[in-house]
Amino acid sequence: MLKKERQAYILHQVNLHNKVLSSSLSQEISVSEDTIRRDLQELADEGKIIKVHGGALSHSFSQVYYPSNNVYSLDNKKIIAQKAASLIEDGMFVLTTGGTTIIELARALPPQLKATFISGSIPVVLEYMHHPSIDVILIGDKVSKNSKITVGAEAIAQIKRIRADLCFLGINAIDIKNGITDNDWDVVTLKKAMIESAQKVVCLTIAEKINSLQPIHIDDISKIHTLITELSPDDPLLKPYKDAGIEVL
Amino acid sequence: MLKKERQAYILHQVNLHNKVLSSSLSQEISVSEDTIRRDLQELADEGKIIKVHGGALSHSFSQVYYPSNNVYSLDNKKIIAQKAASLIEDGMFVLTTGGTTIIELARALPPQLKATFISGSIPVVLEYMHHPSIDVILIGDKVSKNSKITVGAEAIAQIKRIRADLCFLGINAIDIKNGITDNDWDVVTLKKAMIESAQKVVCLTIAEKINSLQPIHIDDISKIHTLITELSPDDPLLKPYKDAGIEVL
DNA sequence: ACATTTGATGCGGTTTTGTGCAGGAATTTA
DNA sequence: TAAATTCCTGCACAAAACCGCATCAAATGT
Repeated sequence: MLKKERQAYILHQVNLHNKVLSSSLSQEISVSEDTIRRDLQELADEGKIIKVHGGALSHSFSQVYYPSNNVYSLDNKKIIAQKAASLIEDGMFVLTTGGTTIIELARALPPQLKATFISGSIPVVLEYMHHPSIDVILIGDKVSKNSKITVGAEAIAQIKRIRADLCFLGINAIDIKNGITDNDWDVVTLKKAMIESAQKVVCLTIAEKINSLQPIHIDDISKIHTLITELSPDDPLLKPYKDAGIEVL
Repeated sequence: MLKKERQAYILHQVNLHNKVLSSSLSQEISVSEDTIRRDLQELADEGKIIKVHGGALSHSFSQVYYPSNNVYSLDNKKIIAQKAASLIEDGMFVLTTGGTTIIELARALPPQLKATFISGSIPVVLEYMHHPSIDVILIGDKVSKNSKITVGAEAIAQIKRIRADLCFLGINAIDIKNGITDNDWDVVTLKKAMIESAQKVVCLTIAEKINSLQPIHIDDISKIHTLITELSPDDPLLKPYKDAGIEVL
């Protein structure tokens, strides 16, 4: 069998089944695994397939891009994400909501981190999947089209079964008197459940949302352990929260 | 034998078999391999064949096996998706797997359709979310990074709680004797559960995967109610499946 | 008619390519 | 952490390609 012929066969198999194993290909074509691996390498160099440990994957399958343009206050969110990422340690279970801030957090995770992330937000989970070593648990239920998260009793029940070490909430409004508030009933219910299921609650928000108010109450600030903004912890805007016993980063 | 004559013969052989070897040609025509090689070189320079180490290939060969678009057999999948979409009626509960064929199905859904779709595949759910009027239920559990679907006992349990009207399976291999087979244990388990939870099981596949085999058994042919390919239902390739009592579209 | 040119072919030696194998590094899995 | 795969690197060997050259035959020119 000619080399080109063989490579064509391999490419065909990859496109057909989305995945091939070096070992089975080597048996099918009756050549050594070394040869198969060299073929896969060449095809990968040409961009026709994606080579992975043990075989290869079709390119069309893992080809989803997530442009990060158009995100409001992106740079500030990157700062927040950095601070938040530093709280996560190997082996932790981390609950997260959705939102662009949390997506930035997902991108800021150090590559060697080994932890388990739980979320009901589809864009966030997509971002987690790019990470090489973390485990991802997706909360299932009815999908809310505008917020792109799963909501409902089943989602709540799944969250309640979890005892997470950390909970990162991307929040929409916070003030000393009313605590954290939001404008979507389903989202509020979910966030409440997450707060209950985590040992430590970390709120992420850009400074703009500090001391603002939304219609629906989620929880008092007494439930919050840590507050992260893009500001320095010494910023006077944050002093009241410090005084209320919240760790400010 | 004249040079022109020889080259005509070679060209004929290439077009006939899609492949020739310098060594065998040299024997057939009783000339040295050098001469054959020079002939191949000339034909290749004229663009009539593709010269490779050891012989030559016909041009149609590389056309067949190196499709330019990213999603393999995209047009065929659109045809399949159209046929599948016609089975869905308002108010139905529809279970679906993942895969590019199912994504095409999601895109082919008529805009005014009001039904509920259930899936554990993240790319598929993303596609469903673009639809204006359908409800989407996401199966939650641990996310498998390469297949981009949720897998595990919790996912199975969620599927078991559902009584769906229809189940669309994008399948990787099917044959009369072994039924439907696949190459990923978690995926197999999920598909099994989906088959059990649906009143009607519809398999979607491009014709190329008909009569092929993968390592892990999902279920027998008898569990399938409908088989959809891009071919006409009268195609002889599909006759055995019709004879086995499967509706073929 | 004879010499010269031109093109095609085969041959020997060298270079390149393709393949398998061994051993150690790296990665995955239990 | 240990065991098992898989990967990578260098090496060896065979097959194929390449290069230059000699030969031969047909075509061409004088």
